[in-house]
Amino acid sequence: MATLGDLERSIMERLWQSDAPVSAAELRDDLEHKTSAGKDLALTTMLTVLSRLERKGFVARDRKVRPHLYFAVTTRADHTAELLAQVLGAEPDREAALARFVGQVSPQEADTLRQLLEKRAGSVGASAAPRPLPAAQAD
Amino acid sequence: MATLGDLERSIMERLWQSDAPVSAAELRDDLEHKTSAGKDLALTTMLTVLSRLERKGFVARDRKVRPHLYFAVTTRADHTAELLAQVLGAEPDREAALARFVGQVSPQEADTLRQLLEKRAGSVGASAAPRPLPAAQAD
DNA sequence: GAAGAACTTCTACACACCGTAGAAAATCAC
DNA sequence: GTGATTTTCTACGGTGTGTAGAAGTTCTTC
Repeated sequence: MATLGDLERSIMERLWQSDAPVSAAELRDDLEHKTSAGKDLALTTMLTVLSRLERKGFVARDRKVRPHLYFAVTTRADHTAELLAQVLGAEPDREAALARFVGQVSPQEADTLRQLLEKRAGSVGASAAPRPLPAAQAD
Repeated sequence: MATLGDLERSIMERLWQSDAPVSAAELRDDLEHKTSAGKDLALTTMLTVLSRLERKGFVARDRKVRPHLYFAVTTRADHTAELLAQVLGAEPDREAALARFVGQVSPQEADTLRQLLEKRAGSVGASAAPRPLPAAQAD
């Protein structure tokens, strides 16, 4: 997956925040982003970056309306999940990496993960589980 | 954390594979990396990239020996874990992202995660766990 | 349907990062 | 000290990103 520059990221951040499509002008007004000289960004700057984001597959736009309206193609959570999968996919020893990862997340996150994994169910079981779970309420 | 270019990544890959420090020449010979013209890379190319990796904090070197010997500062698994934490750290709604993530990993990985979380123990418990674990052998 | 306004695309530039390596400097062996 | 080995310095081309003006397109309104 392509990476994002600072301005690109700001824009995505804003687009992810609301699912209502927004125009380039609206976007520029919402963003804090100023040019190094402290001025607001030019509209064409927005449009250029939005085009690039479109080319990269991060945003799409409604071309039927006149000021084109832009929106994020995926949700932010999906994007993050993709990134996580990508990082993990490049790792030969996933178990080791996951072990380090699990060892460094907060207790709250650990709990969240436990619950999510439980909900997910579908345990393979065979892969050296310490013991076969007392009574997995698969439901 | 700084990102890695292709050559930089190849070098890190090699350094992560063995914990014995290696010289730039050794590195060049081990790597498949050829220049676009099919030739081996120049030694100075290796040295330049290794210096950049050093500046970025990815590698260190033993300067006491004459061909300097280079080695990775962290393990690969740690690096990946850091990346995972970084990606997750930038996400406002971690639970949602983790949910998507958990929903897309393989069953094997899900099992791995379950086991790791079990080993980790230290459940916070209060946060709406369906039930308080039968008899967590925390040992 | 022509003219002007609103909007988008095209083109461009500066800067940073990365692959690439020669020139110059430092260090070591003898 | 001189030559060989090794490292650092400097540099260049390609690419990605922030930035925006110029040029083109489309819409509205008379």
